[in-house]
Order: sequence, then C-alpha cells, then structure tokens
Amino acid sequence: MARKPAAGLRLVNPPRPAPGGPIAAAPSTTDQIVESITSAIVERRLMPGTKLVEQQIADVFSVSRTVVRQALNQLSRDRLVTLEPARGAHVAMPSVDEARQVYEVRRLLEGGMVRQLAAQITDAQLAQLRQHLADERSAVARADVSGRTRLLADFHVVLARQLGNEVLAEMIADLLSRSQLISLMYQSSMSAEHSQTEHVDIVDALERRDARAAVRLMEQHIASVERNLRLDPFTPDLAAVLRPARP
Amino acid sequence: MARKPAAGLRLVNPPRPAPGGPIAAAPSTTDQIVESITSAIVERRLMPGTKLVEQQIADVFSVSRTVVRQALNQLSRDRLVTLEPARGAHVAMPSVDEARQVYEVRRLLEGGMVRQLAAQITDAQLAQLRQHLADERSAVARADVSGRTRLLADFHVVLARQLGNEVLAEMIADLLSRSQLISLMYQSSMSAEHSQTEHVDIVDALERRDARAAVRLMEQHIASVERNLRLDPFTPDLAAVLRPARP
DNA sequence: CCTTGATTAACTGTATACACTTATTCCTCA
DNA sequence: TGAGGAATAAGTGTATACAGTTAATCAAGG
Repeated sequence: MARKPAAGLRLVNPPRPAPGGPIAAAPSTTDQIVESITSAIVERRLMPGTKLVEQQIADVFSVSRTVVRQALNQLSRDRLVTLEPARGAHVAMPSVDEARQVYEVRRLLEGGMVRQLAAQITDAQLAQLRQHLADERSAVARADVSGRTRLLADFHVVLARQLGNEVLAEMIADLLSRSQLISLMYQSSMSAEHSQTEHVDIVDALERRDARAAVRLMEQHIASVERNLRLDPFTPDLAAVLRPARP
Repeated sequence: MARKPAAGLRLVNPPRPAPGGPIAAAPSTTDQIVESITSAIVERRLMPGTKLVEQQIADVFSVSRTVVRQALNQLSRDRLVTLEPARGAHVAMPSVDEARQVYEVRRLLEGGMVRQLAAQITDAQLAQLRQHLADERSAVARADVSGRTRLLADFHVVLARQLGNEVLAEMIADLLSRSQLISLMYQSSMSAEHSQTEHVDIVDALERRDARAAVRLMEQHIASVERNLRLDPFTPDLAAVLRPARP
C-alpha cells in the first residue's frame, strides 16, 4: 500500500458541517461513520461476511482507529456487524434461526402496533400515510432501487411514530435494518410492487378503522416478506454469501 | 461548595476473579465494567443524574479511559446513561413520556409473547416456571431485596426464552433494565409480594393453556406495575430525582 | 505434493499524550 | 456585597504508541 498522504497537519476543520441553522443534534464523526457503513451494508455495497479492517476504514474517513472502533461497536450492538475478540469486525451473517426470530418479533410488535393505531389514527395521519404510499409507488415506478428500499422500510417506522411512541419506533427501526441485512443475505424474491400494494391494503384497513383487518394484513405482510426469503437451511444462497470480500 | 472528597464513586466491584466454572464467552474487561455499572444503577447505588467521570471509573477498575469509554458507549445504547458531547456521561433520567412508552411496548411485546407461549408450552417448561416462582417467593420471604428484584425481572426473560426466541429475550431484557431504572426514579410503591402473586396467576393461566387469560393477566400485571409509579407530571419524586449526586 | 513448524506480517486491544471544551475559582470593580 | 470576567482547573475527544494475538508466508521433511 502506498504511503498515507501527509494527513498530520489538518488541524483546521474536519468535515464539520456549518453549525448555522436550526440543527437538531450535530452528528458526531462517529455517527457519520456508522451511518456510512450502515447504508453500505443495506445497499449491498458491503456483503455479509466482509471483514472490516479498522485502519482501512480510518484512512477512508481520515480519522484515527479510535473513532472507527466506536463506530464498529455501535454497529455490533445493532447486530449489523459481529466482533470477534482479536479477530476483528465482519459484516454480520444472520443465521436462519435469527432470521425467523426477527420476523416473529416484528409480527408481534407491528401487529400490536397497527391494532392500537386503528383505534386512534387521525385524518391528518392518514393523509401523511397516503403521501408516503405515493412516494413509494413513485420510487417503484422509477426503478429507484435504493430509494424504494428505504421508503418501503420507512413505512413501518412512520406507523410507529404515529403512535407517538419513540421507544417503539426505535426498536422497529433496529429490527428493520436487521431485516434488510437478512433479506439481502437470503436473496429475497419478493417484488417491491407486491410489498407496496400490501402497504396500501394496510392503510385502507386503518382508514376504515378496522383494527382486526389491519392486524391480519400486517401479519400477513411480514409473513409474506419472510416466506419470500430462501431460508431453506440446506441451500442458502452460497454465491451471495461466500463471495470473496472485495469491495 | 467544598471540594469534592476525591472518591465520588463507590462501585465496589474491582476486577472479577477468574471464572472457574463452565465458560460461556469470556467476558471482556469492557463487559465487566458494563455489568458492574448496570447493577450499580439497578441496585440504586448510583442515582439518576449522577455524573460518571471517566477517569474515576478507570481508577476503580485499574484500566485506561479507553476501556471505560467503550463501556459508557454501550450503556448509553441501553439508555441507562446519557452522553452529552464534551459534557460527559450521566446516569439516565428517563422522562415520564419515555416511561409510558416503555411500558406500552412491554404490554405489546409481552402480551403477544404469552399468547404464543400458551399455545406451545411444555410440561417441562411449566415445571421450570414453577421452580422460578418458588425462588421468587423465597427471596421475597427472606427480604432479599436485590435477589428478589433480579428474580422478578428474570421471570419475564425466562418466558421469552421459553419461546425459543433469543432476539425477543434480548429486547425484553433491555426493556426490563430501563423499567428498573424508571421504577427507582419514580419511586414505585408496588410491593414485591403483589408482583409475585401476579406472576403466579400468569403461570396458572399458561398451565391451563388459556391464552386469552394469560394475555389479559400479563397486560394487567404490567399496567399495575406502571400504575404504582408516581408518574404524576406535576409532582415527581423530587427528593429522589434531584438529590445532588453525592452518595 | 502435501503437511508441518517456524518466521514474519497484519491486525486488534489497551494505554498514554495532547488539543480542545466546559466548569470552577478568584480577582476586580461597580 | 455581588456581578462580571479573566485565569485556572477539570474533563472529554482524538491521535498515536506499543504490546499481544491471529493470520500469512515460507522452509524443510515425509
């Protein structure tokens, strides 16, 4: 590897964005790295099993290993990377068991969530959901892969937020990122169109304030996502799973 | 104010002795510190709001700040401590809103959990639950405060484990530690005896394989725990909440 | 040619150094 | 006396150094 370009004298301004506006919470350098690696994983630029060498990442972001280690620790708590003592960090490879458990918890949580939401949703919130569905549809139509993936996942978080429960929303967001890792690892055959129409059905049920139907549709939706994974224990998608780690 | 007498923190547990028994996964130094601080918080030796100075903790455990910072980062992801940039770590002070949200999620998750469990629980698992109830009763009888607190919380995790869902079990464990912080912050008036008998009722329903009753009892149990908090927004327990961080 | 063991390189884990930020102390002056 | 503000102490954020461990390389022997 070539020598590092003299980075020792950059004491002035690291990539800190201007703190001018009504910012909520300035994202720390660590958070930026977490975000960067997370999206790299979810957008399949980093395949499951890929080794994440601290110094390499540090060079990419022009920071020290200290910061990178913090980021990797956070990612490991999100289960997106695994840390083995003295062996380093790797993009996680969730097992079939773990996959099933994640979807089971999601059915539990999100089923209960829409049951409550059906009882208290407002017209303004329904309008917000309709808008979200329109965005989804448009992303699907434009074949905007990363946009539609994000929107299809955000749908579930928006529902949680509408319950006014940030604790729930964060848990679901965590489960969703794990779900996305799982679905890329097990090569989901689910079409985005199908997911999108199921979302529409759920919102329709919510609009009718039909709790029972909303729960049933949400559970079916998650089950259908799970069913479209290739979870057959004997023939996981080896090509995708074992592809040599070369970004 | 007079100068602080240097020893603001009394964490007690210095390095843990060699793990003699069956090794599961060698707990790293960081994990030991996380565990130590967690139990200090849950057992009320560290009150909400207490500042956690990195160097002091490092001295207690004879490690460098590097390790302590890792531990504090983990704890902050568990929401047991809050991290403010350049201002340090403090034992978290969950808001009334957050408290309500945590219990709402617990009702959702644990209600669904016992519903499923009622449909599939085995006699061996029931025996394990009975044993756990006996342990609880004995700890309550002996007035073993920290033991009974732990056992009453573990009951919920045991149920999750019996579903064979480790993902669920970990989520519930996280929610429980947050619940414990909440209940010590808002001075729960709930008696351990009452909690214990409610646990018995839940197991009874599971033994009858009565899913509906089990769900109802679990939801009532969690609601009753929540109801016994002093969550009145206008008169939180200021004495406990605002006590200057001086053990 | 494959296996095995020693040597070397690469990488992680922890400690330490130092810059920068926040809190405290203490002096000055109204 | 008390408010303001510079000086100072305390504490956090990041970089770097170094020890210990794992993985890779290569040599020799079966």
